[in-house]
Amino acid sequence: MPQTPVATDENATSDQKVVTILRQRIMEGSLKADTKISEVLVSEMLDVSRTPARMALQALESEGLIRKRDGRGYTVLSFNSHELAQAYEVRGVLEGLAAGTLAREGIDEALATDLGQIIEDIDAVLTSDQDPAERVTGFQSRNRDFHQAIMTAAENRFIGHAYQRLAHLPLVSLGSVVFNADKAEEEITRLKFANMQHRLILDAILRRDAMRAESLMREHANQIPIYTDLLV
Amino acid sequence: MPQTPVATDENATSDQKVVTILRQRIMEGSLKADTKISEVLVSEMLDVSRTPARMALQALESEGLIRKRDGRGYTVLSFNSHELAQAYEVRGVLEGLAAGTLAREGIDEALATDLGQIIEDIDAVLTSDQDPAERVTGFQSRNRDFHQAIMTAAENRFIGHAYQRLAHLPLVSLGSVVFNADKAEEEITRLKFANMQHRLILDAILRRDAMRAESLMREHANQIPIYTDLLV
DNA sequence: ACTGATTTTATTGGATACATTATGAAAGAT
DNA sequence: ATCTTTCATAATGTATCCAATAAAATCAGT
Repeated sequence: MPQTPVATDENATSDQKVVTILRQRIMEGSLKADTKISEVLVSEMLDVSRTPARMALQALESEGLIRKRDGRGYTVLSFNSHELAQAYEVRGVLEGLAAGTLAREGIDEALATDLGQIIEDIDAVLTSDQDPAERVTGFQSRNRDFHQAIMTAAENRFIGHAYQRLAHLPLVSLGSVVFNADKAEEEITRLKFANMQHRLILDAILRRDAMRAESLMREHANQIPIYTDLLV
Repeated sequence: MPQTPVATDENATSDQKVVTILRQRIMEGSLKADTKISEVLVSEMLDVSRTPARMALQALESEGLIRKRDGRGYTVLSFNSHELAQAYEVRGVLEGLAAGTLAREGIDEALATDLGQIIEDIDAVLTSDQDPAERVTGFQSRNRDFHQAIMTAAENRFIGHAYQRLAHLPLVSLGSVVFNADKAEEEITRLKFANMQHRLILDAILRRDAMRAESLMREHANQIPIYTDLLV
């Protein structure tokens, strides 16, 4: 069969495209748990040869999204709510460690103002007169910035590495989380509270209180509800 | 070139053999940091085709031992002592989380006796009249069991996943750690202290004191010197 | 009808040929 | 002498072919 180019986008290698597509399908749930996938299946489905399909499957396995069954292909793994909670716990200790490290070692002025700015932005968005859904989205975006900035600044490749995994989790298992307009205001209040925690965390870091920075961040990371965060 | 079978051992797939060999060479230092390795190089060096070489390189990259440089092959990554310390910190929080979880959720009797037995074994070995080097080796083995048992019992695949990485680190960067006969007794004393910590940790877990179990384990994990542990 | 062996089939493991790309070197022009 | 352009080389990306393997299905014998 002559090579038909993948109709995806961008100029990435074929492996990466396959990984991206499969990961997305797994995460959004169109590839359900326990589904069997084989090299040939993937290669036909996405119109690539077996080689990139194979690379992609290996990559996804090392990401923990699929599992290689002895002689009989791969199967999609599932995550129940208990496991998701576990993931959040791990994420909490990692972010806590990062925040503690920053407090211990101190941060430069640029980062301090950046973080401060993010907090201000979040407050501005949350108290604005936009549609609640938009306010939530605005929060999500800047919240991600906040956490990302701290993780990056800690400059600990092991934290980062471990963290990677937690960024790719199929969340559908929880019953997809739709924005509930009824509870909009309640949700906004929660987000305001979360931003207060941001303030406290930044404060602890600036005061070089590593203990407090760590435990605040850990607590904070465990609270953020699923749909306000990580998902890329 | 006709396929010459790899002269390694066991009945693993070729990928796995290549991964194992390369990982070992990187960890023991015969493949030094910044060394460039390419698919062809690996395939010629280990007498396999490019396909398994390629799979292996991808696997090692996802393990964080090598890095893909844009168009020009892979290079071996290095870890300085600061980064090793970081690795230990991450390991500490992960093991701490595991210990805390066990304390919170309780452990069954079998595990309790197992852990108790390990502690007794270590005490027995350390106070025996064997050669100091042998006593250290004995400690290493059972110590690994102790930590492994706790990590396994926590049944948190995310902890386990993150932990995997930390088990494969090239340690030569520190200047290889040889057993120093002069300081043997001093070292044995340290190990006795470490085992006392094991006792305290187990005790905290049995008393369901999650806080204490966590912080004890975290502290403990940071203390164990490099050559008494992880290395597989 | 049931059990064991054999054949078939689905699927991965591995090798190689071909395509593509990026870097480095060399040559020519200014 | 330096800059630019072109060409060569080395590396990866991709497809496909062949081999090995394990599960499933079929067939034969009791």
